[in-house]
Amino acid sequence: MEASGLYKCIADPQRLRILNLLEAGALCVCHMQELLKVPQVKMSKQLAAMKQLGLVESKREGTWMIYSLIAPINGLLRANLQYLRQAECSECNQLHRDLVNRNQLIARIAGANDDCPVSVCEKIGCS
Amino acid sequence: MEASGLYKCIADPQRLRILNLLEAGALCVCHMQELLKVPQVKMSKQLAAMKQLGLVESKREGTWMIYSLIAPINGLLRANLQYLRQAECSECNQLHRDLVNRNQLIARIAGANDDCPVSVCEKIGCS
DNA sequence: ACAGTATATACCAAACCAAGAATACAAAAA
DNA sequence: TTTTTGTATTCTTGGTTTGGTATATACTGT
Repeated sequence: MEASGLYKCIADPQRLRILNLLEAGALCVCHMQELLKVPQVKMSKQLAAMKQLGLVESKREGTWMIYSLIAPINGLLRANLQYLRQAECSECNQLHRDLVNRNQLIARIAGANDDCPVSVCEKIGCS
Repeated sequence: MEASGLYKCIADPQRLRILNLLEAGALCVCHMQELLKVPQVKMSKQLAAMKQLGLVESKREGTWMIYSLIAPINGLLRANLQYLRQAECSECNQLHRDLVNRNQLIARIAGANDDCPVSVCEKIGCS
């Protein structure tokens, strides 16, 4: 992939946040929606765009869709996520908060096991 | 500056090339035009956009305008230029070639000293 | 077969962006 | 004072992107 494509992608803060979340592990669409507080249609379209770009892939698990970064993770993307995590800016803080929220979400799901199908739970690392 | 602004900026290959050139030192508009083979109006507008963003600044030298990166150089920008220089992709190769061409241009100006005003020449490091 | 849930797609309007032509401006040269 | 040179701004036009609503699909459970 050319650099400009990636830059255009992460120039959208929401897409950057999604990629940041996914770098920590796979997630399903509705959980990302919940984490980013974004309407379903928008989330779906942004994921489709990133899939098209070759950044993410999806796997169906029943009616649920699990998204993850395509391995090996794009080097330029990783370099940027790394940089932003260590930097100081409002967007960077948001990325940190997102990761914290992600952990809380996973913990919550692990506790109340009627939250999502076990098969999904396994894939996203909370079983 | 927020990250998304920078990403939107460097998502345009031409702007990325300009920033790459400027990291090696100041340049005047017409030389950048020559290096990137881009029409004057487009170059001027892209420089204006980057100035607005707070990435570059300009200094008048007679009728000439000398552009340079604002110091200290934006960390995220530097990290990306650094990454791209060490990576392998068509855009990265272009950045290398641009730097080579920049050196040739400077050398040529230094030789034929009727190419541009001495005062300009001094600023862009070819005197 | 039916209803429900999770996700995707189609479609449309609004907002935004890029390219080019023409023109303006600022300084230097004649 | 006029011309020339280097650069910036304005305006228009066509293209892309975004956000929302409605609808479709794919699967599950009854």
